[in-house]
Parts: sequence; C-alpha cells; structure tokens
Amino acid sequence: MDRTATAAPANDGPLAETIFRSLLKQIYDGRLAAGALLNEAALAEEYQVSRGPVREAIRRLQGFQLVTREPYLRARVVQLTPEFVRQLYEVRMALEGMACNLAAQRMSDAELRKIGDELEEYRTRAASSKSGARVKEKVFDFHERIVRGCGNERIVDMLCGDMYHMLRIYRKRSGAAPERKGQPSQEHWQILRALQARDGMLAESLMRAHIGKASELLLNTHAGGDTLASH
Amino acid sequence: MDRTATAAPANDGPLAETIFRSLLKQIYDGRLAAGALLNEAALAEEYQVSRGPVREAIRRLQGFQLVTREPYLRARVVQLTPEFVRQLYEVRMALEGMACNLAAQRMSDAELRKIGDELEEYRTRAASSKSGARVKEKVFDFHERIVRGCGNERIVDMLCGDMYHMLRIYRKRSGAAPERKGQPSQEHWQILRALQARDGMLAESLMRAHIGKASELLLNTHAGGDTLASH
DNA sequence: CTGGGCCAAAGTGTTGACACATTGCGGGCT
DNA sequence: AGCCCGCAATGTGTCAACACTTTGGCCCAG
Repeated sequence: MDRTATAAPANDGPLAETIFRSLLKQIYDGRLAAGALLNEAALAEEYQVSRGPVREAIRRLQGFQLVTREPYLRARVVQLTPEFVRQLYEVRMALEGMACNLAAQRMSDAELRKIGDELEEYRTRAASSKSGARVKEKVFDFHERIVRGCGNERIVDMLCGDMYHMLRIYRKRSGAAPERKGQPSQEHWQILRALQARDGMLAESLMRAHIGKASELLLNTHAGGDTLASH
Repeated sequence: MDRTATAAPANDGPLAETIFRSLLKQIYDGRLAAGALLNEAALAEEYQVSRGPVREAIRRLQGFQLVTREPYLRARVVQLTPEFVRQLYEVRMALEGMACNLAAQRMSDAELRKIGDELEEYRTRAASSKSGARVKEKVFDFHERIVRGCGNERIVDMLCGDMYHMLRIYRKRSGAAPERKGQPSQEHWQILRALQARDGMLAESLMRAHIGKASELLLNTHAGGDTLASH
C-alpha cells in the first residue's frame, strides 16, 4: 500500500507537476522575482530533467497568467504592478460577492452555524493570545469557507486557484499590510448574519465592501506606486 | 518576403498554436462531441506532426477548461451539462455585472454615445430588414463593447476568452434558443441609459437581470436536462 | 563616426524513440 | 462457477537530438 517510499521532495506523479509546484512556490516567496526570465534549458539542468516537463510547467504558469510569453520569446514572470493588483481585486470583489450571494441561498443552516462557531472560537482565542499570524490564517479560512459553500465549482476554482495565489504573492511582497485589528472580524460577523438571514444582496454588498477596504488599505499603504520589482 | 508559399490552412507560426485553434474550432462546431476522447498519437498522425505540439494544444484546452484530464488518463472534451452552463452564467453575471459597474465610472461620454448610435442604427435596420442572424451578432457586440470599456484587462480576458467560447458552444448545440424579439434590445437601452447617468449600481443590476433572463430562457427551453452529448 | 547588414550565439519549437502507468482480458486457483 | 492474479495492449510521460527563430555583436561601407 506504500505508494512511494522515497523521501525525495514531493515526487508525486508527473515531473511536470512537481516542477510546476516548485516554480509556483518560488514565485510566491520571491526567489523568482517579478520580471525574471525563465530559461527552459537552465531550469531543466537545475531540476535534472529534460526540457519537456519544464516546458509544460511553464506553459501551465502561462495559463494561470503568472508568466507572460509570446511564441519565440522567453517567458518572464509577470509584473505585479499596483494597477494589476487593483484589477485583480475588482475581479475578486465580483466573484466573491456573487459567491456570497449564492451561499446565502444554498448553504445549510448547519454549515453557517459551524462557521459562526469557528469565528467565535477565533475571537476568544485572539483575545487571549497575541499571535497576529493566526489572524491572517483564520481570515483566509472564513473567505474560503464561504466560497466553497457557494455551490459553483467554477467560482471556487477561479478564486481558490490562481486568484488567491497572486494576491498572496502581492501581499507577501508588499510586506504584510498593517492589520486593521478586529475590524475585519467584525465585518465577517456582519456578513455571516446576512447569510443566516438569507439576504443574498446584503451579504454580497457587505462582502464587496469588506474586500474593497482590504484592497484600498493594501494599495494605499505602499502607494509609492513602483512595480515592486524594480529593485 | 513571401513567408510561406504553402496554401495550408492557417499555418501561422508554431504548430501547437495551429493545432490548438483547429481543435478549438472542432469543439465549437461539434466535430469533437462532448465527452469525446482526445488521443495524442491519433491526433498527431491526423495532423502529420509529432506528439509534442498536439500535447501542448491539449494542455492549453485543459487550461481553458474545455477538456478534463488527470495525470495518466486520457483527455476528454468537457460535458456541457445544464448544471455546468448554469454555473457559467452565474460567473458571467458576476463578471459582466462588475464590468458594467466599472464602465459606468470609466467609459467616456463619447464612447457611450457611439454605442447608443449603433444601437439606434441596429434598431432601424432590424425594423426594415428581417434578418434574424444580424440581431444576435449585434447583441454580442453590445456586450463586448461594454466589457472592453470597463478598464479591467482581467475581466475582458476572462469574458471574451473562454467564457464566451463555451457559452457559444452550448448555444449552438442547444439549437439557437428562441429569440425574445425586441426585448433584449430594450434592456440594452436601459443599461446604456444607466451608464450615461453614471449610475454604476443600477447598470450592474440591469445587466445582471438581462443576463439572468437569457440564462433562464436558454436553460428552460430544453429543460429536458440531458447532457447534450449522450446521443 | 555612423548606419546597415551579416553572422554566430542563445533559446525556443519539433521530432522520434524509449520508459512508465493504466486498463482490459485470459488463465489458474479455490 | 466465481474470483483473483498476472500479462499484454493501449496510451501517456520523459528524454536527447535536431531544426528554426530571434537577438546581439562585429565588420564593413558610406
């Protein structure tokens, strides 16, 4: 039953998959800076594989719009300009707002109650402990729970796929925007109440406003306006 | 200067690109039915190329979510079930609604006036001639004009890329839903007026309702509920 | 000194062969 | 007779070499 006894770093299935994940992670943590060039041959040598899997991984990144490329030119990691991030947030507001609206119609009372319990648990835990890192983690969980409850696989894929990935990259690069303390949590409660009241439009509006605030905060804090890559 | 003297069908650049477009077109017009299996070797022989480009084309289709595939299994053309299409329309309502909202803030008066002129021109032309085909073309133009005016490249790509593609496929397969005569045009006028009044929320609501009606009509007309492919 | 074109260097596109995973079928065991 | 195991058959994953395109630099003409 033991599938793979090797302790190699994440050798699950196709090499292209492994390389794809590796490149993705490298883009996340900045080892692959924005604007960096991806050389197929060099990467192939680095990973000790042929160019085929590398090529496929790069094409997948292109599909996720994380790298730009045209026919015979080299691929380069996309530049996450503030303008680009603003557009990303607009898409997120649209999709996650709709997800919220749908969730108000489709999530069960039990599911909603469970989310409420977890929010409560988080609040008490945050009051006693002072770990700021946990907060962010919990925030993401709240959003993801609602998105996954919307009953629309397409929306789930888009938001939990590339979208969150890219936003996370930007957030990390921009040096963890200053938290707005308990306010997000308060807004989460409002959203949850709207969901429990089955008021889809209200829930959508609240979610949009919630995301909009996060967006403004993120974009304004380092409104210097440079591309985050030109250093 | 004559790049390629061959009269072959659309040999522009990379083979993978050519094959990708060919497969896309074949999925459109139904030569590749939903649920059909894509065999890399067979396609390679058919196109007289190696498996590399074929493989790449299939992966791109996978990126567009037009084929489903997992690591070692064969790729198959996606099944456009009514449920799937419903979800697609929900995404479209979210994104195109947001696009409409943004367009209300960002499109110039001149652009909006031009769209109004074209709508007017279409109305008079439709009143005299009875070509129903022109109508649909014009409808799409209206939607696309607004989307492209929203100032958000991400939204434009998503909607005018795979989204419209898939919906067009479904519409074609389902046998051109019965037109609801002049009503769409009337709703277009309402949307345009909201845009000119710079009322983003209203424009968004109208656009959502407009798309929602089209969705219901499409899904109800052949509510038989089968997958469109199981014949 | 400047501009244009040739040429090598770098990198992507494509190929055919080989290795591995999955599947369906047939034979042997219970 | 029914079930499980193993084995070919099918098809995907990977590789290393070759062909084509682009790019940057060098040389030469003006």
